[in-house]
Amino acid sequence: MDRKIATIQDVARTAGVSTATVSRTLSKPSVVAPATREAVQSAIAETGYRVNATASNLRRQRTGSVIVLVPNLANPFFSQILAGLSSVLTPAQYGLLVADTQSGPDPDERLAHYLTSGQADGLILLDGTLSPEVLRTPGRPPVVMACEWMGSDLPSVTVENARGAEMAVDHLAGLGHRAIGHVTGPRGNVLTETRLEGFTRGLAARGLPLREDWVLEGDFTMDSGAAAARAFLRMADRPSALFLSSDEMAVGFMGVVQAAGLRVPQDVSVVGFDNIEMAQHLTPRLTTIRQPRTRIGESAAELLLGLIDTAALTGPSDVIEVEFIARGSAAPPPSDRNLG
Amino acid sequence: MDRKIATIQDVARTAGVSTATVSRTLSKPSVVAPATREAVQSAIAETGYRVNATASNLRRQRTGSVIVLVPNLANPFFSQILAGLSSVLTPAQYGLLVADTQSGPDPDERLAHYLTSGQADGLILLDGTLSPEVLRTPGRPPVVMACEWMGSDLPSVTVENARGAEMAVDHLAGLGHRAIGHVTGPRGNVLTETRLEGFTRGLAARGLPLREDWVLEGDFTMDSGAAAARAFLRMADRPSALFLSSDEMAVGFMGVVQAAGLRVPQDVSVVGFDNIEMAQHLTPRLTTIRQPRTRIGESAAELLLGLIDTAALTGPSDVIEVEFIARGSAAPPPSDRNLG
DNA sequence: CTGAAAGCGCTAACAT
DNA sequence: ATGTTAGCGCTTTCAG
Repeated sequence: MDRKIATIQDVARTAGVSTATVSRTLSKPSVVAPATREAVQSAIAETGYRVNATASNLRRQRTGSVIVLVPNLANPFFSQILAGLSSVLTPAQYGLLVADTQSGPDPDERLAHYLTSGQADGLILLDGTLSPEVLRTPGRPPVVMACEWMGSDLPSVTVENARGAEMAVDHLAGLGHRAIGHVTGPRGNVLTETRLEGFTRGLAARGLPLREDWVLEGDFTMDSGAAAARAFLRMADRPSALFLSSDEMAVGFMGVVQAAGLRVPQDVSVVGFDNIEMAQHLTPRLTTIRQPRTRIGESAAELLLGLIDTAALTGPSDVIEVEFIARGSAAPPPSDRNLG
Repeated sequence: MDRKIATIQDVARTAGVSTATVSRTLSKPSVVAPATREAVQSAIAETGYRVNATASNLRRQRTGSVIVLVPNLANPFFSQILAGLSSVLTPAQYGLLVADTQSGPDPDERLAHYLTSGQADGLILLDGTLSPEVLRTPGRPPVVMACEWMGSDLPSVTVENARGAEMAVDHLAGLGHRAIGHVTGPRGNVLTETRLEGFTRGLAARGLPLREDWVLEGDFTMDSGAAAARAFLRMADRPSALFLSSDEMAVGFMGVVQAAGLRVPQDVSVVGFDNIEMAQHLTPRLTTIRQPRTRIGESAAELLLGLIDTAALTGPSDVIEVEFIARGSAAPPPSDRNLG
């Protein structure tokens, strides 16, 4: 019973047909006669045959899988994107190979490796720090960026980062804040820069000043948000509200600020970016910008499948909308309440 | 320049040797003469040759990849495990295919599919709810469980869940608590049951009563922790401390309880399980049990590679130690302070 | 130390 | 509607 795994030959033999017929029964059942089709199917059932994907792929000159290059797999930020990718690739019969770019020494080299390794029919890059030149590989598979990447004309899925930042400023300004600070991601990062740009534009639109000393650099982590809070607490002249470029930083920020005896939002208003699950469980609940990460993954996978199907290296891009979510961490500034 | 991708034939031709020699140069360089070796190497460089993994795999009767079955990819719980897996599989030249079990209709069928699909040299299961019978597939690849699974003798990587729960109780009892409640995960889940068992044992060891009405059912999510908090608030006779089976639930719990005006730990002590990154950024910082998830992934990958290398279906298992982390969310009960 | 040759299991022309 | 056949690109005996 548990002999070796059956091959297409075994099925052909037991069904009394040729291997071609077995293959056809599997791929285009309509072109084989009903009688033979049934014979083949029962032979398949009898032998427990499963097609050998490797052989099939070799013959068809494809791999049946897609590689997603993640900068840092340990970062939960990416899990929802992976879920989105998986939800469209699996039904389309593609495997999802994940690779961590930054675990090795040279991320660019890793990218080059996967680009030329022929291990996948397409790549999805979540890492915006890779150098564009690597993509000049001849005969490379199609690539979709699932994040912003300056100076690249690859098909991509991006989020309205600048607009989200503007919405945050707008909300705070609408509440009466005129002294608004910002905690950025790491400088040079595309998300950082686009959100900073939106922040700046939002201030300008409301005629508010951009105070350089109120713009603190973080790196999207809770730790850096906590550090920003300590810097904030040391300021002689503090902003009444802060927009932080990630919810994680907002969590770290609020933790330190509350530990120091300040109240959010009574003493300082806080707006984050992302709408991580935790945002609605904090005290106070975090006002933030939602970016639908599952959607990012789905869209990236759809774009890539489009490229693969049409054997193209370029194609449409997609921009994912963000949504402002007002919760309890932003309120009118203290001065307004005093006046009231 | 950007002709088609070079094959081993092209390299053989430009180097003036046979394909066998090219293959040997790549796999066992020591057995080819230095002169030929160099000729082959420069031919490889010249042609930009990359071995076709599919063809190689077909010939060698392997796939070069490992499938990890994740119950829910969107759950960030798994991202660190994936990082651990990747960090050992990648250097070992194995691809990491991820598949979401619960996205489709029938998880068991998905497992059966991957077990027989021949798409991987081994499987890693993170889903403890799959039925053991599926594993009776003849000719299946080796499987490692990276979570507890009742009634299975597969090689596995498990965490000292019961012991972690005992440590939590012990800490609370040591602080003077005699009224300790528990919020479980979903009943039937192995993590839930083992932690509940540890909780019960811990109480017994300290001679404390197990009050059924102080044991609330959750499902590991923040939402369920919040729900547990509402139930807690409605209690006429409340425990002075709670051990929650996940940090997420502790976050949800503390949010609601604090919003209701109770102070943690002054009015109620809280201990979680996991040590998620956020634990140290909460106010107060969360006392919890650390389970090293990256280590779980690394260990699972190592065990699986061992099985693959020895062509075995059974092998050693690994138990990962947990660590108690005392922070600010647990303190002596109010009664003790009154007495003090 | 190197080459010739036989497939791995499958698919897709091309015949019939 | 079905069978025959020629590989996909590679590794690995087996000879030399």
